[in-house]
Amino acid sequence: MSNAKPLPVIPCCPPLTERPFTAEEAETGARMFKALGDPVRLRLFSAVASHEGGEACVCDISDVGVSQPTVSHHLKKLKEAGLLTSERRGTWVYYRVEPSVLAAMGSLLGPPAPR
Amino acid sequence: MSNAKPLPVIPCCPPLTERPFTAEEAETGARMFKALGDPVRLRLFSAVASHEGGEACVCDISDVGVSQPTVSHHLKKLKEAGLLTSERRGTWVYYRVEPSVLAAMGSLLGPPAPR
DNA sequence: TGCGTGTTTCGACGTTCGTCGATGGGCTGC
DNA sequence: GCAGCCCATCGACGAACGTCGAAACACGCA
Repeated sequence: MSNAKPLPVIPCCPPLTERPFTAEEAETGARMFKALGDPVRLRLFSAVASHEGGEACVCDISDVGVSQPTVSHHLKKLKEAGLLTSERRGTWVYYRVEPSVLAAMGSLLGPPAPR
Repeated sequence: MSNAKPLPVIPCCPPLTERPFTAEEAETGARMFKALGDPVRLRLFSAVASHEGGEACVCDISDVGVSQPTVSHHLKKLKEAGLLTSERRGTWVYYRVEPSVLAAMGSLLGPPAPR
């Protein structure tokens, strides 16, 4: 896995309720939503996101009811979508949530985050 | 089909970063994400959400580069996912964003920070 | 009543997706 | 070096998806 595909993903779109999305914005935004649009991937992402420090070893989250090749396949999809990053540390591979992702999706849905 | 499917959709899940999703929560949540995981649907949803009063006639938003049957098909999918509701007013059919949806997805992504 | 317009449904096609078993590559420890 | 574990890739299969044209339905108006 020397280098996967970085994918320019996340500097995404305006809030959904601001303006109708252009074709380009929709293409980019839909990639993120589609990545989370599978139950297994959503569970994996949630497992990583809720794990200590926002990162988790594959062995800790692979109990989602599908075979391990399938888990690896979905993690790859999440990585390609720019939602996760992976890092090998010795024997194990750790997946980590890209922090900007949640912020981007949050601002996409809600108001400009008055906060 | 006379009766659409109401679908129990939106009283969805805890924040993604709180706890690993259960299979059931993931199934429910993924339905929403999957519905927005298509560029055409995302554009349609954004068009409705950003329209005056949160509702729009089909004729106002059907300019997304696909045929009208396809537009109707995607709107039906969004309705089945519980993201939109439809109402016929005379000749035209108006689609409206289910308000709880954005709140649910916002709380799903962001911190508890309700508002 | 009948026509025209707006919207949905139907049937079909090619493509993409999710899943698996088998295999390969990397690292640790004996 | 060799055995063993963890993870990724490969190849294949069935199912679901997105798209279209044609046809059907719903409504308003003359």
